[in-house]
Amino acid sequence: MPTVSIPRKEQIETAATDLFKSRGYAATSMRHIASKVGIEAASIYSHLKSKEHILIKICFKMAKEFIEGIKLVQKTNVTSEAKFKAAVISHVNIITGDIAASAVFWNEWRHLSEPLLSEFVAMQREYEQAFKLIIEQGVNEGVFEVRDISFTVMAMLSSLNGIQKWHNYTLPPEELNEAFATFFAQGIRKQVEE
Amino acid sequence: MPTVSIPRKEQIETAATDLFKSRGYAATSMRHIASKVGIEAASIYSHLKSKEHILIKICFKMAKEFIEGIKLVQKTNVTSEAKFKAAVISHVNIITGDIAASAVFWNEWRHLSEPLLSEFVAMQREYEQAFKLIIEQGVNEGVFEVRDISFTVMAMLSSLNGIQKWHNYTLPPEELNEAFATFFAQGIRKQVEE
DNA sequence: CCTACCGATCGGTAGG
DNA sequence: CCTACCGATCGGTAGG
Repeated sequence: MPTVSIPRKEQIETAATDLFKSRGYAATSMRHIASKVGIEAASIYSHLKSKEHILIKICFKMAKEFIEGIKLVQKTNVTSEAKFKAAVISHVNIITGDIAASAVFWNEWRHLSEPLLSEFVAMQREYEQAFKLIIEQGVNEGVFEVRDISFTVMAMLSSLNGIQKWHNYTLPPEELNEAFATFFAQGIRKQVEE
Repeated sequence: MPTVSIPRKEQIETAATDLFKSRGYAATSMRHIASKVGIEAASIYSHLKSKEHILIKICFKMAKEFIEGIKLVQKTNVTSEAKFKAAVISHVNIITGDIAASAVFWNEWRHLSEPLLSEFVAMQREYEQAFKLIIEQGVNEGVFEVRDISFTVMAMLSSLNGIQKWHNYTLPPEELNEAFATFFAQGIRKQVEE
Protein backbone atom coordinates (compact mmCIF):
# COMPACT_ATOMS: atom_id res chain seq x y z
CA MET A 1 0.00 0.00 0.00
CA PRO A 2 1.79 3.10 -1.13
CA THR A 3 1.21 6.11 1.08
CA VAL A 4 0.24 9.28 -0.74
CA SER A 5 3.03 11.74 -0.03
CA ILE A 6 2.24 15.33 0.82
CA PRO A 7 3.54 17.71 -1.85
CA ARG A 8 6.72 19.45 -0.82
CA LYS A 9 5.13 22.85 -1.34
CA GLU A 10 2.47 22.03 1.21
CA GLN A 11 5.05 20.64 3.62
CA ILE A 12 6.93 23.92 3.43
CA GLU A 13 3.78 25.97 3.98
CA THR A 14 2.73 23.90 6.96
CA ALA A 15 6.18 24.09 8.54
CA ALA A 16 6.27 27.84 7.94
CA THR A 17 2.82 28.35 9.44
CA ASP A 18 3.80 26.48 12.60
CA LEU A 19 7.02 28.44 12.92
CA PHE A 20 5.36 31.78 12.21
CA LYS A 21 2.93 30.99 15.02
CA SER A 22 5.49 29.89 17.59
CA ARG A 23 8.41 32.22 16.80
CA GLY A 24 6.70 35.02 14.91
CA TYR A 25 7.23 35.88 11.24
CA ALA A 26 10.24 38.15 11.72
CA ALA A 27 12.07 35.70 13.96
CA THR A 28 11.54 32.78 11.60
CA SER A 29 14.23 32.34 8.94
CA MET A 30 14.07 30.43 5.70
CA ARG A 31 16.75 28.20 7.22
CA HIS A 32 14.42 27.35 10.13
CA ILE A 33 11.66 26.39 7.73
CA ALA A 34 13.96 24.38 5.49
CA SER A 35 15.45 22.55 8.44
CA LYS A 36 11.99 21.54 9.64
CA VAL A 37 11.20 20.12 6.21
CA GLY A 38 14.59 18.47 5.85
CA ILE A 39 16.00 20.41 2.91
CA GLU A 40 18.33 23.36 2.35
CA ALA A 41 17.08 26.96 2.57
CA ALA A 42 17.85 27.67 -1.07
CA SER A 43 15.69 24.74 -2.14
CA ILE A 44 12.57 26.42 -0.80
CA TYR A 45 12.78 28.86 -3.70
CA SER A 46 12.11 26.04 -6.17
CA HIS A 47 8.61 25.86 -4.69
CA LEU A 48 7.81 29.33 -3.40
CA LYS A 49 8.72 32.82 -4.47
CA SER A 50 9.63 34.32 -1.10
CA LYS A 51 9.10 34.32 2.64
CA GLU A 52 6.49 37.03 2.34
CA HIS A 53 4.54 35.03 -0.21
CA ILE A 54 3.99 32.33 2.39
CA LEU A 55 2.65 34.94 4.80
CA ILE A 56 0.40 36.41 2.10
CA LYS A 57 -1.11 33.03 1.35
CA ILE A 58 -1.88 32.28 4.98
CA CYS A 59 -3.35 35.68 5.80
CA PHE A 60 -5.61 35.91 2.76
CA LYS A 61 -6.74 32.30 2.97
CA MET A 62 -8.02 32.94 6.49
CA ALA A 63 -9.53 36.35 5.68
CA LYS A 64 -11.48 34.80 2.82
CA GLU A 65 -12.73 31.97 5.00
CA PHE A 66 -14.05 34.36 7.63
CA ILE A 67 -15.84 36.54 5.08
CA GLU A 68 -17.27 33.57 3.24
CA GLY A 69 -18.54 32.15 6.53
CA ILE A 70 -20.40 35.25 7.61
CA LYS A 71 -21.88 35.76 4.14
CA LEU A 72 -23.41 32.30 4.35
CA VAL A 73 -24.89 33.20 7.73
CA GLN A 74 -26.31 36.47 6.41
CA LYS A 75 -28.26 34.62 3.73
CA THR A 76 -30.08 32.37 6.19
CA ASN A 77 -33.59 33.27 7.18
CA VAL A 78 -33.62 32.88 10.96
CA THR A 79 -34.10 35.06 14.04
CA SER A 80 -31.44 37.66 14.69
CA GLU A 81 -30.28 35.81 17.79
CA ALA A 82 -29.88 32.58 15.80
CA LYS A 83 -28.01 34.49 13.11
CA PHE A 84 -25.74 36.05 15.69
CA LYS A 85 -24.96 32.71 17.26
CA ALA A 86 -24.33 31.16 13.85
CA ALA A 87 -21.85 33.93 13.04
CA VAL A 88 -19.97 33.29 16.28
CA ILE A 89 -19.96 29.56 15.66
CA SER A 90 -18.66 30.06 12.12
CA HIS A 91 -15.79 32.11 13.47
CA VAL A 92 -14.88 29.58 16.16
CA ASN A 93 -15.00 26.73 13.65
CA ILE A 94 -12.60 28.45 11.29
CA ILE A 95 -10.16 29.10 14.13
CA THR A 96 -10.27 25.63 15.62
CA GLY A 97 -10.01 24.24 12.09
CA ASP A 98 -6.51 25.67 11.78
CA ILE A 99 -5.12 27.15 14.97
CA ALA A 100 -1.66 27.86 13.56
CA ALA A 101 -2.94 29.67 10.49
CA SER A 102 -5.36 31.64 12.70
CA ALA A 103 -2.50 32.74 14.91
CA VAL A 104 -0.52 33.95 11.90
CA PHE A 105 -3.60 35.66 10.46
CA TRP A 106 -4.16 37.56 13.68
CA ASN A 107 -0.62 38.30 14.86
CA GLU A 108 1.57 38.55 11.79
CA TRP A 109 -0.42 40.41 9.14
CA ARG A 110 1.37 43.68 9.93
CA HIS A 111 4.43 42.25 8.17
CA LEU A 112 2.57 42.32 4.86
CA SER A 113 3.74 45.12 2.61
CA GLU A 114 1.70 47.42 0.40
CA PRO A 115 -0.50 47.23 -1.52
CA LEU A 116 -1.56 43.89 -0.04
CA LEU A 117 -1.45 45.27 3.47
CA SER A 118 -4.24 47.74 2.70
CA GLU A 119 -6.21 45.09 0.90
CA PHE A 120 -5.98 42.82 3.91
CA VAL A 121 -7.05 45.55 6.32
CA ALA A 122 -10.02 46.33 4.07
CA MET A 123 -11.12 42.70 4.30
CA GLN A 124 -10.93 42.85 8.07
CA ARG A 125 -13.14 45.96 8.04
CA GLU A 126 -15.60 44.28 5.74
CA TYR A 127 -15.85 41.38 8.14
CA GLU A 128 -16.36 43.63 11.16
CA GLN A 129 -19.06 45.48 9.25
CA ALA A 130 -20.93 42.25 8.55
CA PHE A 131 -20.89 41.43 12.25
CA LYS A 132 -22.15 44.89 13.09
CA LEU A 133 -25.12 44.50 10.75
CA ILE A 134 -26.20 41.28 12.41
CA ILE A 135 -26.11 42.89 15.84
CA GLU A 136 -27.88 45.99 14.54
CA GLN A 137 -30.69 43.83 13.25
CA GLY A 138 -31.17 42.35 16.71
CA VAL A 139 -31.10 45.78 18.29
CA ASN A 140 -33.75 47.06 15.89
CA GLU A 141 -35.93 44.07 16.67
CA GLY A 142 -35.60 44.76 20.37
CA VAL A 143 -33.88 41.50 21.31
CA PHE A 144 -30.40 42.98 21.73
CA GLU A 145 -29.27 46.06 23.56
CA VAL A 146 -25.72 47.34 23.36
CA ARG A 147 -23.94 50.42 24.55
CA ASP A 148 -21.97 50.76 21.35
CA ILE A 149 -21.99 48.37 18.42
CA SER A 150 -18.38 48.98 17.45
CA PHE A 151 -17.30 48.26 20.99
CA THR A 152 -19.27 45.03 21.03
CA VAL A 153 -17.82 43.79 17.75
CA MET A 154 -14.25 44.61 18.72
CA ALA A 155 -14.64 43.03 22.16
CA MET A 156 -16.08 39.87 20.63
CA LEU A 157 -13.55 39.51 17.85
CA SER A 158 -10.66 40.09 20.25
CA SER A 159 -12.02 37.35 22.43
CA LEU A 160 -12.55 34.90 19.57
CA ASN A 161 -9.25 35.57 17.86
CA GLY A 162 -7.52 35.16 21.18
CA ILE A 163 -8.31 31.43 21.17
CA GLN A 164 -5.04 30.72 19.39
CA LYS A 165 -3.13 31.94 22.46
CA TRP A 166 -4.96 29.78 24.98
CA HIS A 167 -2.72 27.44 26.90
CA ASN A 168 -5.78 25.83 28.26
CA TYR A 169 -8.30 24.19 25.95
CA THR A 170 -10.69 23.05 28.62
CA LEU A 171 -13.53 22.60 26.17
CA PRO A 172 -13.50 20.47 23.01
CA PRO A 173 -14.15 22.44 19.79
CA GLU A 174 -17.84 21.54 19.57
CA GLU A 175 -18.49 22.87 23.06
CA LEU A 176 -16.32 25.93 22.52
CA ASN A 177 -18.81 26.97 19.85
CA GLU A 178 -21.75 26.89 22.16
CA ALA A 179 -19.91 28.39 25.09
CA PHE A 180 -18.95 31.45 23.06
CA ALA A 181 -22.33 31.80 21.38
CA THR A 182 -24.14 31.68 24.70
CA PHE A 183 -21.67 33.90 26.55
CA PHE A 184 -21.88 36.66 23.95
CA ALA A 185 -25.59 36.36 23.20
CA GLN A 186 -26.32 36.70 26.87
CA GLY A 187 -23.92 39.63 27.10
CA ILE A 188 -25.91 41.63 24.57
CA ARG A 189 -29.41 40.36 25.28
CA LYS A 190 -31.87 43.05 26.26
CA GLN A 191 -32.57 42.92 29.98
CA VAL A 192 -36.22 42.97 31.01
CA GLU A 193 -35.48 44.49 34.38
CA GLU A 194 -32.31 45.36 36.25
CA MET B 1 11.21 78.46 32.84
CA PRO B 2 13.55 75.54 32.32
CA THR B 3 11.79 72.42 31.07
CA VAL B 4 12.60 69.27 32.98
CA SER B 5 14.22 66.96 30.46
CA ILE B 6 13.24 63.33 30.35
CA PRO B 7 16.16 61.07 31.25
CA ARG B 8 17.74 59.44 28.21
CA LYS B 9 17.16 55.97 29.66
CA GLU B 10 13.43 56.63 29.77
CA GLN B 11 13.46 58.08 26.27
CA ILE B 12 15.07 54.90 25.00
CA GLU B 13 12.59 52.68 26.83
CA THR B 14 9.62 54.64 25.52
CA ALA B 15 10.92 54.58 21.95
CA ALA B 16 11.60 50.86 22.24
CA THR B 17 8.13 50.15 23.63
CA ASP B 18 6.49 52.00 20.76
CA LEU B 19 8.60 50.19 18.19
CA PHE B 20 8.10 46.78 19.81
CA LYS B 21 4.37 47.41 19.59
CA SER B 22 4.29 48.58 15.98
CA ARG B 23 7.00 46.39 14.41
CA GLY B 24 7.28 43.58 16.91
CA TYR B 25 10.31 42.79 19.09
CA ALA B 26 12.19 40.67 16.57
CA ALA B 27 11.76 43.16 13.73
CA THR B 28 12.95 46.09 15.83
CA SER B 29 16.69 46.71 15.79
CA MET B 30 18.79 48.68 18.21
CA ARG B 31 19.46 51.01 15.26
CA HIS B 32 15.73 51.69 14.91
CA ILE B 33 15.45 52.56 18.56
CA ALA B 34 18.57 54.72 18.53
CA SER B 35 17.42 56.57 15.45
CA LYS B 36 14.09 57.38 17.09
CA VAL B 37 15.90 58.84 20.10
CA GLY B 38 18.45 60.65 17.96
CA ILE B 39 21.63 58.85 18.99
CA GLU B 40 23.80 56.01 17.64
CA ALA B 41 22.94 52.37 18.31
CA ALA B 42 26.10 51.75 20.29
CA SER B 43 25.22 54.62 22.65
CA ILE B 44 22.17 52.76 23.92
CA TYR B 45 24.49 50.39 25.75
CA SER B 46 25.63 53.23 28.01
CA HIS B 47 22.12 53.21 29.47
CA LEU B 48 20.82 49.69 29.07
CA LYS B 49 22.37 46.26 29.11
CA SER B 50 20.71 44.73 26.08
CA LYS B 51 17.66 44.62 23.83
CA GLU B 52 16.18 41.79 25.85
CA HIS B 53 16.54 43.76 29.08
CA ILE B 54 14.17 46.38 27.68
CA LEU B 55 11.63 43.66 26.90
CA ILE B 56 12.05 42.15 30.36
CA LYS B 57 11.37 45.47 32.04
CA ILE B 58 8.20 46.11 30.03
CA CYS B 59 6.75 42.61 30.44
CA PHE B 60 7.34 42.34 34.17
CA LYS B 61 6.21 45.88 34.91
CA MET B 62 2.85 45.09 33.32
CA ALA B 63 2.53 41.66 34.90
CA LYS B 64 3.12 43.17 38.34
CA GLU B 65 0.56 45.88 37.75
CA PHE B 66 -2.12 43.38 36.79
CA ILE B 67 -1.46 41.16 39.81
CA GLU B 68 -1.31 44.11 42.19
CA GLY B 69 -4.61 45.40 40.80
CA ILE B 70 -6.53 42.19 41.31
CA LYS B 71 -5.07 41.70 44.78
CA LEU B 72 -6.47 45.06 45.78
CA VAL B 73 -9.87 44.02 44.45
CA GLN B 74 -9.76 40.72 46.33
CA LYS B 75 -9.32 42.53 49.63
CA THR B 76 -12.45 44.64 49.24
CA ASN B 77 -15.61 43.55 51.03
CA VAL B 78 -18.32 43.85 48.39
CA THR B 79 -20.74 41.58 46.52
CA SER B 80 -19.20 39.11 44.12
CA GLU B 81 -20.67 40.95 41.16
CA ALA B 82 -19.14 44.23 42.33
CA LYS B 83 -15.84 42.47 42.87
CA PHE B 84 -15.98 40.96 39.42
CA LYS B 85 -16.71 44.31 37.81
CA ALA B 86 -13.92 45.96 39.78
CA ALA B 87 -11.47 43.32 38.54
CA VAL B 88 -12.47 43.98 34.95
CA ILE B 89 -12.21 47.73 35.44
CA SER B 90 -8.78 47.37 37.01
CA HIS B 91 -7.61 45.43 33.97
CA VAL B 92 -9.00 47.94 31.48
CA ASN B 93 -7.46 50.84 33.38
CA ILE B 94 -4.01 49.28 33.31
CA ILE B 95 -4.26 48.69 29.57
CA THR B 96 -5.57 52.12 28.66
CA GLY B 97 -2.96 53.60 31.00
CA ASP B 98 -0.21 52.34 28.70
CA ILE B 99 -1.42 50.85 25.42
CA ALA B 100 2.04 50.36 23.94
CA ALA B 101 3.41 48.53 26.97
CA SER B 102 0.24 46.42 27.09
CA ALA B 103 0.73 45.41 23.49
CA VAL B 104 4.30 44.35 24.17
CA PHE B 105 3.25 42.53 27.34
CA TRP B 106 0.66 40.53 25.43
CA ASN B 107 2.35 39.94 22.07
CA GLU B 108 6.08 39.85 22.67
CA TRP B 109 6.67 37.97 25.91
CA ARG B 110 7.50 34.78 24.02
CA HIS B 111 10.84 36.37 23.13
CA LEU B 112 11.89 36.29 26.76
CA SER B 113 14.45 33.59 27.47
CA GLU B 114 14.70 31.25 30.40
CA PRO B 115 14.52 31.37 33.34
CA LEU B 116 12.55 34.64 33.12
CA LEU B 117 10.19 33.19 30.54
CA SER B 118 8.92 30.60 33.02
CA GLU B 119 8.69 33.19 35.75
CA PHE B 120 6.60 35.40 33.49
CA VAL B 121 4.25 32.58 32.52
CA ALA B 122 3.82 31.70 36.20
CA MET B 123 2.72 35.27 36.88
CA GLN B 124 0.15 35.05 34.09
CA ARG B 125 -1.21 31.84 35.62
CA GLU B 126 -1.39 33.45 39.03
CA TYR B 127 -3.42 36.28 37.57
CA GLU B 128 -5.81 33.94 35.78
CA GLN B 129 -6.26 32.02 38.99
CA ALA B 130 -7.23 35.16 40.88
CA PHE B 131 -9.88 35.90 38.26
CA LYS B 132 -11.20 32.37 38.51
CA LEU B 133 -11.62 32.67 42.26
CA ILE B 134 -13.73 35.79 41.93
CA ILE B 135 -16.02 34.12 39.42
CA GLU B 136 -16.18 30.97 41.53
CA GLN B 137 -17.36 33.00 44.47
CA GLY B 138 -20.22 34.40 42.41
CA VAL B 139 -21.13 30.92 41.19
CA ASN B 140 -21.22 29.57 44.74
CA GLU B 141 -23.45 32.44 45.80
CA GLY B 142 -25.82 31.69 42.95
CA VAL B 143 -25.44 35.01 41.13
CA PHE B 144 -23.22 33.72 38.32
CA GLU B 145 -23.58 30.65 36.17
CA VAL B 146 -20.87 29.54 33.76
CA ARG B 147 -20.31 26.52 31.58
CA ASP B 148 -16.64 26.36 32.44
CA ILE B 149 -14.69 28.80 34.58
CA SER B 150 -11.44 28.38 32.66
CA PHE B 151 -13.23 29.08 29.43
CA THR B 152 -14.80 32.21 30.87
CA VAL B 153 -11.52 33.58 32.16
CA MET B 154 -9.66 32.91 28.93
CA ALA B 155 -12.44 34.40 26.81
CA MET B 156 -12.53 37.52 28.97
CA LEU B 157 -8.79 38.05 29.14
CA SER B 158 -8.44 37.57 25.39
CA SER B 159 -11.07 40.19 24.87
CA LEU B 160 -9.53 42.67 27.31
CA ASN B 161 -5.97 42.20 26.16
CA GLY B 162 -7.13 42.63 22.60
CA ILE B 163 -7.87 46.31 23.26
CA GLN B 164 -4.34 47.23 22.20
CA LYS B 165 -5.11 46.04 18.65
CA TRP B 166 -8.30 48.05 18.23
CA HIS B 167 -8.19 50.45 15.33
CA ASN B 168 -11.40 51.90 16.59
CA TYR B 169 -11.59 53.48 20.04
CA THR B 170 -15.24 54.45 19.88
CA LEU B 171 -15.50 54.78 23.62
CA PRO B 172 -13.35 56.95 25.87
CA PRO B 173 -11.42 55.03 28.55
CA GLU B 174 -13.90 55.77 31.34
CA GLU B 175 -16.77 54.33 29.33
CA LEU B 176 -14.73 51.39 28.11
CA ASN B 177 -14.51 50.29 31.73
CA GLU B 178 -18.24 50.18 32.19
CA ALA B 179 -18.94 48.70 28.78
CA PHE B 180 -16.67 45.73 29.48
CA ALA B 181 -17.83 45.26 33.04
CA THR B 182 -21.47 45.23 32.01
CA PHE B 183 -20.95 43.09 28.91
CA PHE B 184 -19.11 40.39 30.83
CA ALA B 185 -21.21 40.52 33.99
CA GLN B 186 -24.32 40.07 31.90
CA GLY B 187 -22.64 37.25 29.99
CA ILE B 188 -22.15 35.21 33.14
CA ARG B 189 -25.18 36.28 35.15
CA LYS B 190 -27.47 33.47 36.17
CA GLN B 191 -30.61 33.47 34.05
CA VAL B 192 -33.91 33.22 35.92
CA GLU B 193 -35.67 31.61 33.02
CA GLU B 194 -34.75 30.83 29.44
C1' DC C 1 17.29 20.03 -4.74
C1' DC C 2 22.25 21.17 -3.76
C1' DT C 3 26.74 23.99 -3.17
C1' DA C 4 28.53 28.27 -3.12
C1' DC C 5 27.93 32.71 -2.47
C1' DC C 6 26.06 37.85 -2.43
C1' DG C 7 25.30 42.37 0.04
C1' DA C 8 22.72 43.88 3.98
C1' DT C 9 21.81 43.95 8.58
C1' DC C 10 21.89 42.20 13.14
C1' DG C 11 23.25 42.61 18.58
C1' DG C 12 26.94 43.91 20.82
C1' DT C 13 32.10 45.40 22.13
C1' DA C 14 36.57 48.17 22.25
C1' DG C 15 38.39 52.22 23.10
C1' DG C 16 38.14 56.67 23.55
C1' DC D 1 27.96 59.50 23.42
C1' DC D 2 30.78 58.53 19.17
C1' DT D 3 33.65 55.92 15.49
C1' DA D 4 35.07 51.72 14.10
C1' DC D 5 34.41 47.26 14.00
C1' DC D 6 33.33 42.07 15.21
C1' DG D 7 31.26 37.44 13.91
C1' DA D 8 26.73 35.72 12.95
C1' DT D 9 22.83 35.50 10.38
C1' DC D 10 19.55 37.15 7.18
C1' DG D 11 16.63 36.70 2.39
C1' DG D 12 17.69 35.55 -1.86
C1' DT D 13 20.42 34.30 -6.47
C1' DA D 14 23.59 31.74 -9.82
C1' DG D 15 24.47 27.77 -11.78
C1' DG D 16 24.18 23.31 -12.06
